[in-house]
Amino acid sequence: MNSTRRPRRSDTRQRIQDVALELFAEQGYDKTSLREIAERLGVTKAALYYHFRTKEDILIGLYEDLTRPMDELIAWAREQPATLETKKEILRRYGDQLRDSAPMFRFFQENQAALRELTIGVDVKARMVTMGELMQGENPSLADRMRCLSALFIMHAGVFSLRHVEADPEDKRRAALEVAIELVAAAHTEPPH
Amino acid sequence: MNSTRRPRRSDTRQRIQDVALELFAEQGYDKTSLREIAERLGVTKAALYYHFRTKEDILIGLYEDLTRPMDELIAWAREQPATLETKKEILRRYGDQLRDSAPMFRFFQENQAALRELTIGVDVKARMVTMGELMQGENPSLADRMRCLSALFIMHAGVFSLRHVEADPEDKRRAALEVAIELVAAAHTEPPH
Amino acid sequence: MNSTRRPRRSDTRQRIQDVALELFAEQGYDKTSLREIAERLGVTKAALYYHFRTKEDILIGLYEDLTRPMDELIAWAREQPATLETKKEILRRYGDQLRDSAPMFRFFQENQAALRELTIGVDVKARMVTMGELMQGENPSLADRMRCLSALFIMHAGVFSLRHVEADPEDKRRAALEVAIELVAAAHTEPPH
Amino acid sequence: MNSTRRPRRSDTRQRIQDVALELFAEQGYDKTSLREIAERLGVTKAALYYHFRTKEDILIGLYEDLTRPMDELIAWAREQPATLETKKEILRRYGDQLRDSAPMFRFFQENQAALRELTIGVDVKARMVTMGELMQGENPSLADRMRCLSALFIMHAGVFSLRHVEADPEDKRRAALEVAIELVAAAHTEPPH
DNA sequence: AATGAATGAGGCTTCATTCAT
DNA sequence: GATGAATGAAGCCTCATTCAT
Repeated sequence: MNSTRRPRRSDTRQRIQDVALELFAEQGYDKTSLREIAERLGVTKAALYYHFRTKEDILIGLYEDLTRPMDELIAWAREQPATLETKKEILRRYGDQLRDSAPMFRFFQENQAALRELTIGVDVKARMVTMGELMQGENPSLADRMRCLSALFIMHAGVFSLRHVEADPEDKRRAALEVAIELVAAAHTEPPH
Repeated sequence: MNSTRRPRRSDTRQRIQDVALELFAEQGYDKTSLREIAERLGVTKAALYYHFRTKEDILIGLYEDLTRPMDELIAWAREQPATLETKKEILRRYGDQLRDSAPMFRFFQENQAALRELTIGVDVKARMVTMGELMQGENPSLADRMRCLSALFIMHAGVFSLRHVEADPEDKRRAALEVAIELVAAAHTEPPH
Repeated sequence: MNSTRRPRRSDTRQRIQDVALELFAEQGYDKTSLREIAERLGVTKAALYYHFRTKEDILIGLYEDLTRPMDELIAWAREQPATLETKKEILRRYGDQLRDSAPMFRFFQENQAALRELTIGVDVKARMVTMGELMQGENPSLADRMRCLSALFIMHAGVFSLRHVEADPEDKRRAALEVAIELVAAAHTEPPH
Repeated sequence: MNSTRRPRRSDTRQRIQDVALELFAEQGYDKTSLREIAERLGVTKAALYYHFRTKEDILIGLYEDLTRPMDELIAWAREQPATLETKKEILRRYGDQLRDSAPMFRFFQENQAALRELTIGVDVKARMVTMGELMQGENPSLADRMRCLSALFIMHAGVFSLRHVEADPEDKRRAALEVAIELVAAAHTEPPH
């Protein structure tokens, strides 16, 4: 009887971020104006500036929401033994993130050019590369590197690029995971113990 | 008489397209203004309008340069028997296109959001999907569809996403092709004769 | 009981005025925003509105601090006989004010255009003119009027415009006073007794 | 039958500068918006941007118009022998400039604070100081420096600060020149030949 | 005595586009 | 084959100010 009362401690900030993501994902970052965001929210543009210093700042908030879990996953992965089972688990967890933050992932993927020149280095791909490396063994061949990186790309494809395929999203996700695991397994060599 | 029969559409037209691609790829479509293009070319903005009706028209020219070979490859592929050898050849040819038009591919990949709302449907991905389908057998499983589509993604990755890997670009390309073929092969079943 | 009888208008009020003067003098009136003042003070903008009705009100406070002593000096001067000794004393006292309120004088001098259209007539120059007149004799020649007015300008110059001259500020002030007195003396004719 | 035909080679550029000076002088630089300038000219804001890159650029044009003659005068003065007659001539010429560019001088004087932070160092006062130095002898006393600098201030005062005095502007100018010459003469010592 | 949240007005600037020459 | 001049729409952002708490 408090938490749902009325706009608490800036519920607005969150709403701005939600609407922004929605529009950014729909139309692209550059094509989305603050006017639109404000209108859809029923506030004035100036209100946005009370909560965020710039348009870019809104984006940065979203970016951090996306990369925080990725970075946590990376940190966790670094502490695990480089077994195949670990790698599978990484892929599984990555798949979960992908599912939970699909619109955000899609947005960052489709707006790479628009985001490149931002003051903060928005670089989701760098994290994918890092993750790919976590799945390689020692001195991997070029082909193995490709396999590991591709495993991740495939999982993205499973969520975004099979939209035209009529099938249960969960099934697609699982199929992607399956292929990804195949690839990582092919590149795997048991670490020296 | 010139090297080509009809008075080839002025040289400037081509130069505009070249510079435009350069800038579009560098900074993104939305962030690149006609002023910039004109400046880098040493002409006025108005001059651009002599050669192209709109900014979008410049893009369309580029789009056609990219899709013409793709469409030709697709047409060719449709006429071939669906053997594994055919599929390998498709991948090889696709790889060549990817190499020859790398900046263009990259541009369309990184600007998906910006291009989505254009009056012409700029849809490179649709062609990738079509190509993926050409590599599937009859009634493919979800996983096989994934494999075939991913084969193509991997080839992109080989050109664009391994920039951080110090290695000969040709080697990377070959490694990508190798993995792509693996995937397509895994999904392949000899067609009924 | 406090050091002053009535509960002195809160300390914050004074601090606002101090900070405002500092910033107004540094950057100009128009370029200084209430946000900046509030930030440097560590309070919110809204707090300023508890103490002042408008931005202009802050300025008016400063203006009064500046003109009160000037007006007192003018009033005092009017009651004295128009002897040369009186005039010297006026210059001396004016010099003291100039020294004690240097930032304020400078601010009003450098922001004349910005302050011109304010609802209260901010007119420091009018007071200088009045003072200049107090130093003229009866029916002064144009040149004598110039001399008297200039005497005052020179004293300003002694404080503000010789910043590039490395010398003790007090010395500069004294030199300015000396020249000012010369000028007033040159314009002086002993009043009829 | 050509020079007065119709808007020649960008007559507009000059008109923008004229109107801008008018408004800048009237209301101050900060308070004058490009909208106002455009409106008074009967063009759109965007038209201003065809002729000037920024608002500041308009100002810089005016600034250069003001300082070019000052710098020429300074250069000329440096080549003359430092006789009293030379100094008088400098003051005379300075007076002419002051008369011819009165609005501009006034504007830069009354907007010092607003102009201080511009990217180009708008510094008219520095030139006055330089001129003052040209009128000093060797090793001038502080008081003599004051006299020479003040001579220039007085001439400004003669043009701007005696507006309340009903008298022919030319007479005022002459009176100011007279007093200025007095001061410079008092500071003068014949240079060693 | 002061804050958090918001507004309306308006600022400067950039853009794609047009058109007479 | 191209320029010079201009426009209308829109963008991001900042400001002084208000008001409920």
